[in-house]
Amino acid sequence: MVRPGGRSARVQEAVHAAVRELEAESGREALTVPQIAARAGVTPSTIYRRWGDLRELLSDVAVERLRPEVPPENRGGLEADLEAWAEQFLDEMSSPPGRAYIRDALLGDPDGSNAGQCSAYAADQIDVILGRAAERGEPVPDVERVLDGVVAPMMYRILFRPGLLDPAYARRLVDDLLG
Amino acid sequence: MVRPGGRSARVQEAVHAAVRELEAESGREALTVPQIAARAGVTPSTIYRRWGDLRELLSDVAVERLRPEVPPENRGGLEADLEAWAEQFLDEMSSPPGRAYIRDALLGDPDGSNAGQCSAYAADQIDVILGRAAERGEPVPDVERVLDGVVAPMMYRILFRPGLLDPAYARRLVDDLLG
DNA sequence: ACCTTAAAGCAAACATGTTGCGTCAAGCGT
DNA sequence: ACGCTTGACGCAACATGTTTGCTTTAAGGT
Repeated sequence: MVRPGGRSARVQEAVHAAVRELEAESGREALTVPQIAARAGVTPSTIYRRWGDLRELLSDVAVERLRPEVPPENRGGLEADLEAWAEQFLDEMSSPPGRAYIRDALLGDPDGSNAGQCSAYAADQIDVILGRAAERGEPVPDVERVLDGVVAPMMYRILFRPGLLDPAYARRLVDDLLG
Repeated sequence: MVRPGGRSARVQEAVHAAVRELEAESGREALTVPQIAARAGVTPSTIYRRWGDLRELLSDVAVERLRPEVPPENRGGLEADLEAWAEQFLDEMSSPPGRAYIRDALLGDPDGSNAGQCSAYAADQIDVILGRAAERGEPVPDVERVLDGVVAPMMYRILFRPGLLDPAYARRLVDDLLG
């Protein structure tokens, strides 16, 4: 049972904070459960019991970091909005830390919802953009089409073809979709 | 130095075989380095020194299993060829073992070439299909377009949106691309 | 046949992951 | 407000996995 505001919640936050701190200090590869536990002021067994293993914990933390913090910028038109969003998305996700978070998010339980959350965040952002365009009376594509035509190709390159990324790629995908 | 045909090669093959056997017998999650080493008749330290850790080893093995064994079926026309290939690809890759291999392949060294190989295999298969179509005089899209329009969306769903897959999806992607 | 050297074996030191059991505190009923 | 119930945590012993220095083996070159 997770009791919000209680000890459980404090421990969870302390552990997540410890992961973020140690990741920043010593790098992604150096993380170990005992180290994280020590920094968070808990015993390793607490972490093992709650998360199972390091992968699940990192997956948890990664998903939090992938959550967008602000709604997508409003530039006044569907194409401009989508292009700006896609460019920023590609930029953030293709950076070394961005890629690490994506990989971590994919690592958790295959049937867990972490990877799904990741996609849902993107879908939400796109939904906002499309909603605004619809209010303006512009013709809008389906969210699914944007995921297939813009998000998926960018993710595919990030994951499977490192090094083949330039900022114009995001714009090209949006243009192809809307044109 | 890797001496083909020498002891190194024998050890590598023994270890890979051990991974495949144990994976089939005891399941993906139960694999450990000492267990694999015992089955392969080598010491754990050999595996650690050659591959670094279990992830790299599994990544290696996974890439091998993802290599297509036969050229894509020839059905006499570009659209039919691509549809058949995409459908089979989706079917294989979205199965539980297929997804496990993809995840393993992605897990290796981020700057290693394992994930890239994975994409290269698909590109090769597509290249064969497009080459045959070109010989027939059909107009053919770029390999890149097929990767972006067909492979990437399928992979995206497999990785990030489990459960949203039906066989017709592959055909729809091909139709949208060629139509 | 003899060197050279990369790779493998071995074993001990080390770190990490696991588990049983006692304790603690959050939420709940009285 | 008080005590009860129950999940989560700490602790410590244990099991398992990982790393490392050194030795031995065998492939390939001379």
